[in-house]
Amino acid sequence: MDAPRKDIHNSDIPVLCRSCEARHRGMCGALEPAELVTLSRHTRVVRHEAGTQLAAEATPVSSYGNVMRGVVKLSKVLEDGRQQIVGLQFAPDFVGRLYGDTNAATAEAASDVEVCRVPKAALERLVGASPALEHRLMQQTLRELDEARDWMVTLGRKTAAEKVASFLYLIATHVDPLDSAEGKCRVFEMPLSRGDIADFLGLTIETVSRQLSKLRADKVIAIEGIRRVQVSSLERLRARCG
Amino acid sequence: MDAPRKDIHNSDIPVLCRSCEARHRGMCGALEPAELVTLSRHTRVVRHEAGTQLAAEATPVSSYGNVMRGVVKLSKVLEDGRQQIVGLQFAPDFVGRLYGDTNAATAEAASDVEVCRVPKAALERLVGASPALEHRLMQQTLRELDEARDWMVTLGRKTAAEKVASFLYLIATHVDPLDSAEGKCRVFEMPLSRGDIADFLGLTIETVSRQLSKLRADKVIAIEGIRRVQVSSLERLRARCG
DNA sequence: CGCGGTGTTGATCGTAATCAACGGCTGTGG
DNA sequence: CCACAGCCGTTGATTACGATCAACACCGCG
Repeated sequence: MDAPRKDIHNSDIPVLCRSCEARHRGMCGALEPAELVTLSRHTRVVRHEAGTQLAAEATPVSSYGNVMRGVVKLSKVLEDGRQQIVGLQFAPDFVGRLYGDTNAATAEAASDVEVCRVPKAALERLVGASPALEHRLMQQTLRELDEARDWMVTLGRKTAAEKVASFLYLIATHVDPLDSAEGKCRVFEMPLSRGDIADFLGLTIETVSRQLSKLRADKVIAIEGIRRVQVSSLERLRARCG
Repeated sequence: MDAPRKDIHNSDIPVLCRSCEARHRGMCGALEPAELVTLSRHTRVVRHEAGTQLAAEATPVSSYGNVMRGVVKLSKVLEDGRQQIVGLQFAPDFVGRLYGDTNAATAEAASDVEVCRVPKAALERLVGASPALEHRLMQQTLRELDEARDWMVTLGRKTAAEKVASFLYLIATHVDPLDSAEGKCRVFEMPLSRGDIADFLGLTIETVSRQLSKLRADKVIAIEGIRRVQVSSLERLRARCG
């Protein structure tokens, strides 16, 4: 906004940020080059192998993050161990409960993941100084709330078959496809294990496996290897989502 | 923040707003007296009888609101009519999807309700001008997201008995009790019908009724008339939430 | 080679849905 | 005034869907 900033050259954007998706569709799109420089002094790109934990439920929040690659799952557990996945974050989603002092959910890498880590204090300082950034984060929070509510319908009112179809539809429309074979046919790498899918859908592993087999028998999907999924027609899949 | 505002007298607060809860715990607490005056020129308190609709899913958003009395339920339906309640709003909650062009859910009065209605344009103008207001709304949105995720665990992983106990616990801790008989014993007016409860929990009316009867038989609750509920011990109720 | 981890498939069981009957309350009209 | 319909809630009988228990296939790995 300030006039002197206008002539700052693009090359003043931190190297790390230049090709980062968060700068386009994510949180960092709300930042001025100078703010980006300030922020990037505190950030670090961190890799996490599938299955490793980024943050544990009920522990203090130390940092926030932006998903750059892969899928992060947010889950909650009951005392007796029953588990429910309450959110999936794809690039370039923001991860973490802004202003929270303890994590409301566990965050784990569902697939291999790269996250751009930001210390809590640094981000909160920047958010306080930049209404545009808070606005951007508000937009993402609102979208997450919409998604959570959509999923409540799936959890509460759909059959096992509809749940699995809804899940595949969600993944097919959120992860980037492998070879874009066009013709409405999408092939992708499933980022979640059967156990994760079950925990996301409120089902058991066995039921998920059976429903996937049924979809395969009905030629709605094809499964190559164990993780490679081909959806022949998104429309036919969507028709099974209830 | 501006010095000249400091000496504005309390009596400059609009009459309507003086005793309103939203000014303390709700959205309006983020506003300066002058902003409150501006906003109040556009607001109107509207009463809705139980069962009437405030906004319909998939229709354009015309206004936002603040719940002043009663309970508003947000619900979504599948094409075949299956319904799921995705949120309950109590005083002084904000109602409406900020920045949304169409309503993501239907909003209905669960009980008799009073809502302070704000036209969409007026509120968005004020939000754009007041980062403090957006910040306050962000806080509420984050809280709603937390609640939605908590409820996903209930929907996905709890038994019918645990679901009903969780629901009663939620209500008992959110509506204002009738006669505060103290001694940990809470009496309140159930704002939802059995059908609503079923739609909130992803169960059938019959199952809800049976579980309530069981809780009554086990002396965890007492039901007087049809809507008056007495929880003898919040602790014992909580122990049944899973 | 055996082992643990992951996923599939089959057999049986149990919880909640469905189908059905009935009780209480309210409002309406003879 | 009472008869009756309509709505809401409760309770009982039966059914069905998904959970549980169990066996096995596949794969990478020591």
